[in-house]
Amino acid sequence: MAIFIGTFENKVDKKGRVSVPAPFRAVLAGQGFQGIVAFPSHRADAVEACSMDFMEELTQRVSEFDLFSDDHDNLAFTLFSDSHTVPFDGEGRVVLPKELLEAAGITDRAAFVGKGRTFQIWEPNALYRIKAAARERAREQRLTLPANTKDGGSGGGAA
Amino acid sequence: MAIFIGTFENKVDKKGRVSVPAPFRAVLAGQGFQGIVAFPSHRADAVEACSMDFMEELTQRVSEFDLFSDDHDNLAFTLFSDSHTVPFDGEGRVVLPKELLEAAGITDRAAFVGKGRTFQIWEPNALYRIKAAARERAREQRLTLPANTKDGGSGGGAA
DNA sequence: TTGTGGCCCATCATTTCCCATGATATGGCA
DNA sequence: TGCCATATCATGGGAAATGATGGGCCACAA
Repeated sequence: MAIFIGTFENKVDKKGRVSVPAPFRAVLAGQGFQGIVAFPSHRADAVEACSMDFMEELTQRVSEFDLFSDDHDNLAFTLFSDSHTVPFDGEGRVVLPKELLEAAGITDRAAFVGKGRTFQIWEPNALYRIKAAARERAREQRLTLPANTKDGGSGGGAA
Repeated sequence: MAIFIGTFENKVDKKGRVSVPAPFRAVLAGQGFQGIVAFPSHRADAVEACSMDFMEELTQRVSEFDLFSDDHDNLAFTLFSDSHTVPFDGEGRVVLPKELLEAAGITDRAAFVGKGRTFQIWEPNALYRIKAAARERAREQRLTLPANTKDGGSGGGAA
């Protein structure tokens, strides 16, 4: 499974185009729709994005909520009504809808952040602010790699 | 399962390339992505690294959290946003991102330290300092291996 | 016509690929 | 047991390819 990893900052040109980082394009390559699915994040001032394939998986998952339940309704609403399919141009750039840009406060630069199976697009300064906060949290909570606990229990530590 | 064992010091050339020690490459051989995943250590001045396969395993584990939950968000952020996929060149070298080099204080030499399923990359002097400190601690605390060190299960596996 | 968006091409910096070299370790052979 | 041949590995540098970015042209719609 190819996953989105890393942070990349690119320029938004005056036509509103941004290059999707090549490593991300590599993840998206080979799927049917050549582009991304973008929708507003309801927890952060950022744009959420994923592959069309992943979106279809989500559809599956959403259907596990009771139909017509509040949860289902909210999720479905967020996922589908505010989502945009955004195609690549010949150079692997996208033009993000202005609602999304505005919601995220993005103007002339955009930071792409891998989150595994999805990624986010941030206004760079906003990203670096919350990144610092996340690092802090991680340090405090020892939120390191989820313990594989085995960790060479052999005691090999003694080089 | 092949694991990373041993310490190796290599040169960083003026293009920023470093040979990944051959024994480590051997561990990484045979997996899909020919390269490593590198990210800053938040507990030491070093670069952490692992295989892409290992990273995907972690993704799996992370996905056990509800998508879009706070926990998922934090974990994904910590794991993926500061990570870099670093491919091998034809000779098994990597170019480490300069953020990581700077965070670890690495300039022209890099020390690779096996830690089982992951490994670290240090500025050599920093490594030797903490190694010495660890030895010291071990001596003081008489922190020896459990009595059956004769074969200890792990035995002489090393090369 | 005029504005908007899409497609194509040009450019430039960076990175990756490929080949060469020296050193070291490994195995073979006398 | 000592020496030589060979393979492996770390390292260096030049050339080619990739990626990000900018601008221009064309088509379609208002």
